Amino acid sequence: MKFEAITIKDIAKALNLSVSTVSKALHGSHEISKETKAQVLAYASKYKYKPNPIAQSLKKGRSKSIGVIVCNIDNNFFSQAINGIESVARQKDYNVIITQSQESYDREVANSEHLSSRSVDGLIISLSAETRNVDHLVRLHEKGLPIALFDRVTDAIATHQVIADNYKGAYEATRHLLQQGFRRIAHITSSLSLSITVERMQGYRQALEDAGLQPDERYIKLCAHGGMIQEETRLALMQLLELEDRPDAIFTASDRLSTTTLSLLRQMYIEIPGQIALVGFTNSISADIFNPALTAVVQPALEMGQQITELLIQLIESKRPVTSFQKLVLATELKIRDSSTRPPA
Amino acid sequence: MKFEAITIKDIAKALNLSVSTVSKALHGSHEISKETKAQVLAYASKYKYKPNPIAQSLKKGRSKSIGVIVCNIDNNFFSQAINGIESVARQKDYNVIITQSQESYDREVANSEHLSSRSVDGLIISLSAETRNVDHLVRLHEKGLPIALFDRVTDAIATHQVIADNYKGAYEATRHLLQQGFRRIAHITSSLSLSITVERMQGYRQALEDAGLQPDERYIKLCAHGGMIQEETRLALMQLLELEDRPDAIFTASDRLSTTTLSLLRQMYIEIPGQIALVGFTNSISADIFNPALTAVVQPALEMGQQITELLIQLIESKRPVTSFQKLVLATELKIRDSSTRPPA
DNA sequence: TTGTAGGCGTTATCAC
DNA sequence: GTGATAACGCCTACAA
Repeated sequence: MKFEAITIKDIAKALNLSVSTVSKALHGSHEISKETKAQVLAYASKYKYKPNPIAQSLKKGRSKSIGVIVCNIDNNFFSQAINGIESVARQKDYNVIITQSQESYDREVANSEHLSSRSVDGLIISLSAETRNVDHLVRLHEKGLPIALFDRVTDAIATHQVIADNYKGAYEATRHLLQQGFRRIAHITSSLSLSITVERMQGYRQALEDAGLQPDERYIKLCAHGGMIQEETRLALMQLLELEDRPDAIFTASDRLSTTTLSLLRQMYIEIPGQIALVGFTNSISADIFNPALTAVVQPALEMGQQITELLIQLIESKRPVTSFQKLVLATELKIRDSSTRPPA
Repeated sequence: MKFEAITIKDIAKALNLSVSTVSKALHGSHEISKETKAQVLAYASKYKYKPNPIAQSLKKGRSKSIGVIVCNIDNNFFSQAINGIESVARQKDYNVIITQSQESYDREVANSEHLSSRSVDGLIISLSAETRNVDHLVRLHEKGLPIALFDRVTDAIATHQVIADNYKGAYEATRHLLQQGFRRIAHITSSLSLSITVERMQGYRQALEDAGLQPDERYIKLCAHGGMIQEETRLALMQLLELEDRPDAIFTASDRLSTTTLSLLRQMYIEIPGQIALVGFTNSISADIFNPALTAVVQPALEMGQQITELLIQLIESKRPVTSFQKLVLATELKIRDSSTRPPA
């Protein structure tokens, strides 16, 4: 099976012109006569001529496409962000190639190299939970591939970044729990190698300290796989529940961790928020119909996707080397629902 | 900014060989001496030579990539299906380019043409809710572009299909409601132009008839946008609730419709299943933590994605024209939870 | 105003 | 065994 399309050469032959004349005519060059142009354009549209993007890429060294690496599509935060990326890319006539690292360092490396060799014009990436070392990206970046970071970022690459205000989002979530009267607030989060983990934990700690509480390390649990492995989350949760001073609230730091924790607590018949309150970072569109409705720190995922794409395309299309970079920090929104609301005593 | 990679030509120059020798050496041709081969391979790996896929595409007329069109990524069914597509594609060394139609016919047409002109080797598509006419696909298909259909399919294109057993899934869901004692079972579904809508409605009707009930047309509501527009779903639901014989159960036919309906019922403080029971097609990974836990018809999304990709790649790589096509129908699973369980009288 | 020629990186054919 | 050449489809100096 072979897919055949009409080429410039075909047009040239049919019209008894040279390929360059046709090419110029198609580009509306001023050096081509009106008649010839009209003739070529008519023929082209009649036979639905479309320039072969592969050939164009080879010629121009640009593919009009951008690569995206996220840990997992099956997650409302990232699917929403991708919607944002797609919308801007489409509007600027770029293709989007989406790949998933599944939180694996190896797959992140493989994907980045694969994409760069596929001649994407730029890369948008949110780092995997396993990634400790970004040499693979630095290497590509130094070779001239524009890279833009969002969500899980690193300062090891001098480039644009778009993140949510993780610190503040976590601070507000924790403060909210404190205001509701909870005191033993646990924190379940991802790998400390992730920027979001660090920032969210800082917000959590600071809120406690500002309330005159000393963060208790026993209440902080790291799940290296960010909730992708349920057993890991279960273990963390069990350890919390077995503590002498069992937490009266949990603040979960990511989408998967939030839903998994909620699910596990339900399976154990633990009342929320009666026995344990819950607040989590999540962009689930269904948080309001969870049982209980989940208090959520919501990130402006769509906007984050849009912004980072604008910035990347700016990098790609910049004539001269860009030396000053932006770090956009977008506000999160705390949606207070039942899971964190202290029931009347 | 320009991204430069090492080419065959560079290797040839450095080693004082011709490009053809280098090319053959890299491909392990038997006509090249062991020494030369070793030399070339060493140099290539030292400088991390990677063949330029763009050039290969141009040369071979294949891009080793497949295009995907789904209505929306931000939906567990499709994100899971895409995971399946990706896993098989990766394993067979194909790239996946994902696009979204957002249930719009125009965008579906634009995407399909864009992808085909981007020289994807094949197309996997689940039709948009607006699509009534598939000439755009027929055209591409006739020109020789391999196309495979999943989920929302059409028989207007002679090719492989992978779908869930929508009829049976719907039948079982409805029968389950009947067994629980519900009698006035409403059905909220998508556009009748979609194969899934028709099949699921048939299952629904048949289950009613098999129980000796006459399907009541007032109980059947179509949402042309498949739940993407909340207002549309709200309207449908309101009309049901205002009926004289208000339904005592609702069977929703898609992911979005299910979550939206649940959310709306909750907003109206209607008890589920007390006042109205609910069963829906959904692949939400959170259905068990909904309030109430949602009885769900779950599709084998991952497997569907894998199967359709296998079939597409088979088409792509087939030497001779394929004339016999498969229609794979995979079983759904009914997960019974609280939302449909008759409370003790 | 139009045409020729060369090249983007790779591969395949054919000659040496 | 190795190399020269043409070709994939497009673009663009440079000639004519």
